[in-house]
Amino acid sequence: MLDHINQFSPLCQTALHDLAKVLRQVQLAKGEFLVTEAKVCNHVYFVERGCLRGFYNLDGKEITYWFGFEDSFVTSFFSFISRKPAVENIQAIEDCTLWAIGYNDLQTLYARHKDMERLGRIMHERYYVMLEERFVANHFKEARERYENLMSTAPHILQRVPLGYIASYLGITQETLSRIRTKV
Amino acid sequence: MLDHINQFSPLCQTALHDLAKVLRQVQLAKGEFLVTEAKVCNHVYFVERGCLRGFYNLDGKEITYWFGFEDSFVTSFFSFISRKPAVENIQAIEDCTLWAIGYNDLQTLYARHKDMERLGRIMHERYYVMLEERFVANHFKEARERYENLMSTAPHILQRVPLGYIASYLGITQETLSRIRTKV
DNA sequence: TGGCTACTTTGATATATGTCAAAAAAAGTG
DNA sequence: CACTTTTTTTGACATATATCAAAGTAGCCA
Repeated sequence: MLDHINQFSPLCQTALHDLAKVLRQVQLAKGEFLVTEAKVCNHVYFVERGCLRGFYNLDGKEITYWFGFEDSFVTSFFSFISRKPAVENIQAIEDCTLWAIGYNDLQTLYARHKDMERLGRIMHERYYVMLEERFVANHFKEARERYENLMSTAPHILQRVPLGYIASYLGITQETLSRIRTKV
Repeated sequence: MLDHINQFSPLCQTALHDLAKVLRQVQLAKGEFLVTEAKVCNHVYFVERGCLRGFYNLDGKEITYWFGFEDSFVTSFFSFISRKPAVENIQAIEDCTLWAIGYNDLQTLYARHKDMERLGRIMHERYYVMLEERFVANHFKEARERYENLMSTAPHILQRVPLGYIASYLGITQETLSRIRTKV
């Protein structure tokens, strides 16, 4: 697991050692919540196994905005950084194994190791490159185009995630997505 | 100008000094481009005066995704970080005065000063907190709700930016926005 | 194997928003 | 002030998608 973080952005031995000391393993069953709206999110998680989704509750609807798989970082970046209550939820789609780093521990690591500051910056950079790509993809006018774009860029999502979540990710209803699929 | 960056995230004297040496002033007339799609963006800019917009060309339409005003950082974060060609354009809505930092200079500053690494991280964090807020706001189902949300959270945009740009920012046509405004 | 639950598809109808076209209003410019 | 250019509003019509409702289909567990 530290191997993966190390590949993400190289850390010196002492930084790795300090990081290892504060990591805590978290097991999450399918359906359970990692982040809950209206609560401040105090951890960043690294996904070792499993699959999760982030969603907002808006107008009484669940809007899925993100799917996370193995070897990626997960948190309410918004809440974790701003220290304000999260506006979104993050839920396990499958049983998950995660590694958690607490907010204070991370700040201490940032202060102590330049390598960690760099890791933090790169983690953030990756995250919003993803946001950016998602934002662009969501602006195809027709739902069919957005679906086809998802099929070509992230087909693994379609195989592991129920249709209803994908529909809300694409900004359409499950019924519309179902109709699109029969036509494609 | 360095004052503003310093308020953003404090820098030690030597970091400020090194930063000052690599900053270059840029003047931009209304309508001119700061970032052009298909070209790699090699600078981060700080807005001293003026107002800009970022937009994508999608399906032959311009999709405005961002407005920037005084005292904020501007760049194609996507292109600047990934070193790939930008997929978006950034254009001056008014005459602008900016300060530019080159990619290599910034990497050198990151390597030399922990303060700068921190500034970079915070700049990125702010940027995607903004992306996140925008993403949430854009998911109100009705265009009227999105417009009212913009009115209450960023009324200054409505006063400085032409209606057509705001419409594309809200994901609707100019005609629809015009009709919404007469009803509100 | 049966039966329960979760997930997906199909059908009929309503509507918010887009599209195309033109007029009106506002803002620059000599 | 006249004149051009830019920006905003108004009108008529088309359509992609939502909504509500029901029927299939697949997965899972005793």
